[in-house]
Amino acid sequence: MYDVFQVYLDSKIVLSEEQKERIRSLAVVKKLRKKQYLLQADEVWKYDAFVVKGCVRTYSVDEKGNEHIIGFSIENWWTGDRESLLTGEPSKFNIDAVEDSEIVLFTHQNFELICQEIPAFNDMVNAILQRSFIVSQNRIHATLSYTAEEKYLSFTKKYPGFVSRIPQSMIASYLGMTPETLSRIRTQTIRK
Amino acid sequence: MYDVFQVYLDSKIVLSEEQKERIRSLAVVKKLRKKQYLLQADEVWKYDAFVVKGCVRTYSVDEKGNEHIIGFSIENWWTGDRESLLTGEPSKFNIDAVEDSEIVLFTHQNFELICQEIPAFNDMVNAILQRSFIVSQNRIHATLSYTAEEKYLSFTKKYPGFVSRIPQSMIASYLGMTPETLSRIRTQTIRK
DNA sequence: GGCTGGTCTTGATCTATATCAATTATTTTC
DNA sequence: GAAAATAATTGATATAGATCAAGACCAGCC
Repeated sequence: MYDVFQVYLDSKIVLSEEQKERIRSLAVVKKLRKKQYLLQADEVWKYDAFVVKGCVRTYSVDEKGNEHIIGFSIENWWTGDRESLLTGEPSKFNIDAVEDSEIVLFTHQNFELICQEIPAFNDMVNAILQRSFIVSQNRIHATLSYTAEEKYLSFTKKYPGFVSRIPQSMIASYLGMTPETLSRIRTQTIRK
Repeated sequence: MYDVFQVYLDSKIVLSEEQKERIRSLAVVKKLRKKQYLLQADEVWKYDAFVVKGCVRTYSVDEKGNEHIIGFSIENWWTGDRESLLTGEPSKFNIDAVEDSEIVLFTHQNFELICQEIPAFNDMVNAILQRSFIVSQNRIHATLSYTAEEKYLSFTKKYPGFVSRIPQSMIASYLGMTPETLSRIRTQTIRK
């Protein structure tokens, strides 16, 4: 399953065989059963993690026990809590598997080593970070500007693959509405 | 007023006199009167911009004419539309001055030149990007998890300086509520 | 120092979405 | 493949926050 990550790397940057081997030697592949945690709130996150199979979600749980989903990561996406990683503070988020999943993990120390040794890798990481920031900004924009229905429509348009494999109640949580509201929106929208 | 930027740089990285001179030679300082645009929707954003004085806001306007504020940038913050910069697409945002302001501007070409010539500068930029991403994630978290009152309280706690200098109606827009709602929240909260 | 245009407040109502509850689908599990 | 668990739908009601409409406050400006 590491291959998926290799293919991803090859699509982004050119590496020598030694470099590929170096990166591979520092990676650990972790299998997650559905619902299994990759990170629990109050733990410190210390990795850089890439999803090679399946899907994980990042979410917080409020005092009332309601879950709020910050994001999903499927194959070929990164996951983790960068704030906890950067600050060393315990995370306020949980990350768990929506489906049986496999994750390529680097300790952050090893990851930084790779970034130092391979400038192209470092550039790639920064490009990802920049795109992640843009995606977040767009999500903030959508949250502020859209009605519940518009949020759902733009979500399905932007992430068509997610709709079929992620439970509707989780999509509702991601969009900041209740499952009931999303259900009603869907029947209304189909009718049109 | 360029000095403010120089002080900022000195606080982040160590530069030789020649490097400082080089950076300065590529910068343009732009003055903005209150309400003046730095960027209008449908234009392409092509700069890297640092606020040395005053305050600007980034916002979109929906079909009904409602403004939705994505963010504020005061002294020592960066501003601009990174999506438009990256993709070359016209921006969906406006940026204008909340107060009379001064901005240090680099064309993105020149900015990338600096990044290439001065690795420490490049690292600084990436660190900022990473922090911007984390801030966005936290804002998404707040939007999903908090009530209107909690949003306001966490805003005042996080950005105490903003409350006094930014019109309340703009803060309301930033928090995703109407000015009336924010006004009521404030009187209620004070009463406690 | 009295206009003038904007901003903030306050009140009365309205509405989108939440909540609660029951019913029906759909998975999962043994 | 039946039973149990989980998820989605549907209906009735509640509510946070929006909208609409005045009035109060306040700052810049001639």
